Amino acid sequence: MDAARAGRLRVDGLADELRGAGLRATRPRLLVLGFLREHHGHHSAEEVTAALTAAGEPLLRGSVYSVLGGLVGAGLVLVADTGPGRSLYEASDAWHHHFVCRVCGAVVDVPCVVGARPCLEAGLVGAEVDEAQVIFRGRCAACAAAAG
Amino acid sequence: MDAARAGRLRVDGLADELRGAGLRATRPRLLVLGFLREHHGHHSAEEVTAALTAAGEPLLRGSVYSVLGGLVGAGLVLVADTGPGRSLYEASDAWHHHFVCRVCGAVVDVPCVVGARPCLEAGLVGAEVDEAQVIFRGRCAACAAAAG
DNA sequence: GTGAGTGCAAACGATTTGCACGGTG
DNA sequence: CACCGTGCAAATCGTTTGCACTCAC
Repeated sequence: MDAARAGRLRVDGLADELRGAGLRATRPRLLVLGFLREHHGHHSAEEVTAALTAAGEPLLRGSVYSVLGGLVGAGLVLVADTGPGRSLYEASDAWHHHFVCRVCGAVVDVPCVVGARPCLEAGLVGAEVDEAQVIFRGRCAACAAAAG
Repeated sequence: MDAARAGRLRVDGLADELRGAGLRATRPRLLVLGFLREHHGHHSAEEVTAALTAAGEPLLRGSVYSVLGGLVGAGLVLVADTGPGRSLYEASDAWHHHFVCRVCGAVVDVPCVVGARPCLEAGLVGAEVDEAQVIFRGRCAACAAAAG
């Protein structure tokens, strides 16, 4: 769409989604959420900032962090801590795990096949678990092949 | 080479363990590993530094990070990223998961009942997985009870 | 003796904070 | 109109780095 190019990214139903989640439909939130919806994958706060700024929608890093924090809190965006100072954000419907390659740093989605309940029931009594984040680490297929 | 030289902390067989792992048995390493062995639970680098310094064994933060990194690499210490800039270290034999309370920040060990293999086989082909880190988040039993 | 490992301080990068303004509801 | 959320820059925090020296082997 030409509208998207002129600085107005795909934002159609996003405003209602935000309001439905209890958040005001502000421009930064629409931009960030729209960006994550359009660009599937994992993005750092820095990446989001740079991409939107490059798209003619300058946002400050501080604001992006604030916006992302709000979206995560509202459940519209998922965050994965793939290491110290490496928070990656993504807009996804289904929760999944992440594999991080030690060599190239690539982050790969891993569908969740086994629920975490068995472990939880064994170890936690009376706790309310909102979320389970699973990070696998190792060498990805490409790096393993390259290393022999 | 007298093993009793490292002072009041329990250091008995630690030197041999370090050497067995391919690391030199230096004083900082003995102190850090000894501390983690004596104080079961999860400790930040800052905590380790403060505790050893308070015990009359001053170590620099930089050195502690270096030592911890070495111990983790040697497999003598486990590290859990419980959030951005929240690396917690512990000396433990068996790998386990972690539950982090959103309210009080408490970190609870969760025994590992189900292996992660099912998810991996579904999502990753050709990759070599060294490690799986699982972080549960929610409200711990105490905080859930306190909140009603 | 030799090199790994440490002490040390300073750099670094990710994330957070405080306050005043602007836009949303 | 009231208030939430943003712009902005600077502060904060955990972690890493570079170099000279020391100690374990």
